[in-house]
Amino acid sequence: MAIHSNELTERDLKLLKLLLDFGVVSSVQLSKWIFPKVARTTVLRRLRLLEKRGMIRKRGTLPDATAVWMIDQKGQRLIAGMTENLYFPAHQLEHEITLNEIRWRLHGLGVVQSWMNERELRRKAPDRNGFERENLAIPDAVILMKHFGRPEAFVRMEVELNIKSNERYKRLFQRVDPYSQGARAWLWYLVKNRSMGNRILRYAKKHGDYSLPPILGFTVIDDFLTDPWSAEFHQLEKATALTTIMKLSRPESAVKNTHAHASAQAMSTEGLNENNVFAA
DNA sequence: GCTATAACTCGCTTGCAAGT
DNA sequence: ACTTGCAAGCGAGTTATAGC
Repeated sequence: MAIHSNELTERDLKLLKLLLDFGVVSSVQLSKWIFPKVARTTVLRRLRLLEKRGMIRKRGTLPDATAVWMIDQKGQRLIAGMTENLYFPAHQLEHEITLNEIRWRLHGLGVVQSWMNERELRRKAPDRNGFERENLAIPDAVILMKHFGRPEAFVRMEVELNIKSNERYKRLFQRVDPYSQGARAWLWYLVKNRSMGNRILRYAKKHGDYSLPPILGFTVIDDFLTDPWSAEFHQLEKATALTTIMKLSRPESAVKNTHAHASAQAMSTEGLNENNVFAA
């Protein structure tokens, strides 16, 4: 493992791939996912080194001062063979970091077949006139799940940390969405608390076009992150365990282990999609 | 109440000794 | 030669306290 100082390690490459795929990732997340069992000081030192070499860049900080990183020009050229202007608004960093956490957890559960983030969705959105484009309701992610209510289900995911105005929900549920995949698509809100989710459900019922209904429901973010096995998928008239929706059976080993450990294990054994960063 | 300042918190950085 | 972890310290933000 003798590595000359200006060479990149396997771990560095894994980190760069993760940043390219996820967009922005916090120091804490990089610590958990790329540097398990490595002291935080060492992690931060490595990040600074990669920053100095133009591989990564500090994008900003979270309210608790945790740094948030993105890939820089050199890193992009190395991993993607091209550069692209990546833009992550400062006020959305917390949202992105939360979305990452949910995504990582879902991958860890082995339920994700493929994941398309908002950036990719926008890029592939039909480029008609400006109005159409602006009027598309692009979700935070479109996920092809192994099972979600039925096998091979498309799920549009929205992570909602702050409740939007009633007017915005009204417009949102009336909009055309080219990614709805017809009547069989699910719309899954991950919300801060129950009252937020209920309000969204009520507005969807009031303003949505239910002649072609997406199957709409929400899960409370903290419930899902602390224990996915006891989290629920809330709909207007009922709540179903996520384990039922996703056909998930709790592995014996995961009961004893910490969540981080459990996800890391699942991650390394579960072969995931394309150019994935999850492969060991 | 209001303001000034001390005490504390938290993520990050740095120096140093030890490990590979 | 380079990486790692510990301990101490820094800076910015927050909370507690003292004096008016």
